[in-house]
Amino acid sequence: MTEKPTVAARRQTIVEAAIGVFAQHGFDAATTDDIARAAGLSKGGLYWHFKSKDDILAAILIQLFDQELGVLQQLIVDEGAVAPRLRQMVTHGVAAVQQLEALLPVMLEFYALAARKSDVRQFLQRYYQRYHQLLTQLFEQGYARGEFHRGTAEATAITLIAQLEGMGLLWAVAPELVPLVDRSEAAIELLLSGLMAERS
Amino acid sequence: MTEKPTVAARRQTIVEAAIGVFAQHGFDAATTDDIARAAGLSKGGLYWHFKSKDDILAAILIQLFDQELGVLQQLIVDEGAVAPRLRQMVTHGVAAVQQLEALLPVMLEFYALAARKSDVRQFLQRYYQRYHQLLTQLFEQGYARGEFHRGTAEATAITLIAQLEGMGLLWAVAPELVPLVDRSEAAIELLLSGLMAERS
Amino acid sequence: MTEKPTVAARRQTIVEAAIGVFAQHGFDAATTDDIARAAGLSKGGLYWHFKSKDDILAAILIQLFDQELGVLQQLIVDEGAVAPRLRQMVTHGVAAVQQLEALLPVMLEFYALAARKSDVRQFLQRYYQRYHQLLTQLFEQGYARGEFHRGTAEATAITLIAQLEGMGLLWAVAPELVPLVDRSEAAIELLLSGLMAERS
Amino acid sequence: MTEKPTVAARRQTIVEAAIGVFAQHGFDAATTDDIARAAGLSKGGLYWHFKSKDDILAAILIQLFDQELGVLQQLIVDEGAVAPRLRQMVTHGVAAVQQLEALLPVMLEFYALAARKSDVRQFLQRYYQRYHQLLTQLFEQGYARGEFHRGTAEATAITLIAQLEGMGLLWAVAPELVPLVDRSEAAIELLLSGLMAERS
DNA sequence: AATGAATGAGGATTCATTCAT
DNA sequence: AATGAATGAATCCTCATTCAT
Repeated sequence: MTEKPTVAARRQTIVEAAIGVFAQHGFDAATTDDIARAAGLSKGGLYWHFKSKDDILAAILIQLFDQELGVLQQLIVDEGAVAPRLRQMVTHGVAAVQQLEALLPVMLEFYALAARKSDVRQFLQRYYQRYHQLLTQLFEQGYARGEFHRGTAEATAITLIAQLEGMGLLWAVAPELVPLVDRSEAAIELLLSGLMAERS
Repeated sequence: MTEKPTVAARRQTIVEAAIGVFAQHGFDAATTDDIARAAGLSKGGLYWHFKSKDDILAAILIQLFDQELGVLQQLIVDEGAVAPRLRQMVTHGVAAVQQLEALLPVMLEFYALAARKSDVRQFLQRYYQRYHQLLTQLFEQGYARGEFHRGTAEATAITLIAQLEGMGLLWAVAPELVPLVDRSEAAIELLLSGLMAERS
Repeated sequence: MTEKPTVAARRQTIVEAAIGVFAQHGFDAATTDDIARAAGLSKGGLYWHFKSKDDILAAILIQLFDQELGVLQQLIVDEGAVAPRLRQMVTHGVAAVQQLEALLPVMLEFYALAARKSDVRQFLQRYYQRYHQLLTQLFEQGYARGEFHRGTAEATAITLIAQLEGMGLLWAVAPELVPLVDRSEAAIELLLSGLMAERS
Repeated sequence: MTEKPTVAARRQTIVEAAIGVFAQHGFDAATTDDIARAAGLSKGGLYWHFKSKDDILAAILIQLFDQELGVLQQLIVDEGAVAPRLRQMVTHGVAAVQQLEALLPVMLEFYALAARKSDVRQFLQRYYQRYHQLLTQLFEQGYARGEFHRGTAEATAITLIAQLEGMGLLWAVAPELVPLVDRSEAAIELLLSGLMAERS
């Protein structure tokens, strides 16, 4: 029955193949040949679907980051105490990272790429801005509800983002140092207890 | 007067030139020609001092990371309360990052490289291990002195490393989002107030 | 009408071009650029068909030597006196050498290469072994028929091979010294008269 | 006591080192660095003694070939039957080859080089001319004395040279095929018996 | 006499991209 | 939609040669 794949499906196949290849070799060192082979078509075929290597990269970026904010968006509309929602968010994030372990190197690759490809940089910056906005809103609820006492929503949001990204970075580079689950949860607890401490 | 540079000075010149070039183009995309030109040398001369592009990379790695633990080492032998020493460390780190702004992309490049060059990976892992050990010792003093109450030295050390690395990462990718000074200090304050909060 | 050349034809074109280039410059000094140009192809195109310079060399070797034993094989199955068959073989060999004059330097190149490339060496050794085997069989017929009296088939075969190879070598290096036809024939006559002389 | 070596001795050291290096790598692939290292001095030092790589090659050529005709020259002035003198010459040649086994690849290298370096070619041609002249004189004595009946001195000289060179070539390329001593002697005997056979 | 550092012209090979089919 | 063959620019590295010391 193997249906003839649709064009969209083909694109997706290629994107997935490319993620794997970029993870293994890095963007520069990955060859279009590698990608084509991994996707099961010829180089010519590849270029029918994407007009350049950079174009493939863009598709990956969008796929990888653009949908990741959904969870956060949901958490904001939820009601009630903020602390448990943050815990939830971290738990979810950890699960995602563990599931997408293979993608960590690709992420690192993007960060590095951001330094020299302005479109990648812009993309990431926009992503972090939205991420920050959303998280700020969430923290604002916490301060409004009297749950948190120290700092500002904006600053705390940055702190949390940095904490999570840093954890991901460490995990990618030195995984044996970071039993991800425990530490991330320890980190958020520490953060929360800081936030909730009475102003001195 | 232009003294004939010593061999060591030549190497250092090259290393510095290479840092700049890698920062601008990334390791893969940087050419040996770029480096030679930046160092004011012919390509052949470059290869007299280093036997490959990777060899230059290694020299940078060592220089960049291997000496960075000195400050921390000093802080450990100091006496008295731990909290101010941590604040000092962060302040120092922030200053260093700001000064070496140009190096951030190089760092990112290393993280990405770590995913695919095992020698780079090993090097970074060893660095983080030592970093973690030292920081753990420092925190232990805090717990021993009754300054901190929550968490364990080991876990807290990881948390702080992740926080700082994450801040650096964010700054590298989206600097306008992270007024580095304020945020890092806010972050450490939050951490400290969490640590110092009475066990509930 | 210029038909699109088949892949095999392309390879053959390249091999022939390479023979010419190696003859002129020697293997080491010949550049892939030279070969590509001589074959009417881009360097990239060259590498589509062969995966390295050595790979081209191998193709030449096979082509040049592997088919050269055909004549000899035929002579062995023929019937009748051996002496005229040997004369035939020499005549044929001389004709071949004269026709392929341009190849002599390539041959010399192979001999030199044999000293340092073990695969070339092995190839040539196998070639000489088969050559020797076949020629030995032919001489055995001569001894069996009572045509020859002195020496053994094996030793005489070596003698003849050396004689012919030596003649070729001399011709390649000092052609004006060796009017090839006459001398080779004189040589084989001398050999034959020695072989046929009564045991003293 | 290790005396400071004279300039001439230094040159000789270098020549010998170069012979070894050329034998191992071939002329093109051998680097001046290899030679300098083998000779125990720096590249700069090398260039003090020889003005180019080709210059070293020339020195080797002269050393290797130019003195080899001495034996032959002696044999010509000797008196008496020619056959034993020829046997002597072959015996001597075989001994020399066995002793200088390491040089065979260098010789092959020269033959190959002759195809593309006109000075090498000229050198070899002159060598073979003298070789041929001397041998022709020797054979003429044999014909004059009534020892030989077939062929002409000139042609026979070529035949013998080719035979010996061919044997050397075979030995260099496929040594296990050519127990040098026996075969060379068998060859010369065959040649002699051919020469001495009565005209039919 | 000799050295170590430097030069700069290649050379083999790779690779993103194109295009006729 | 897809292929295979081809392009040609770019890249890392090597090496004969030079030269200040």
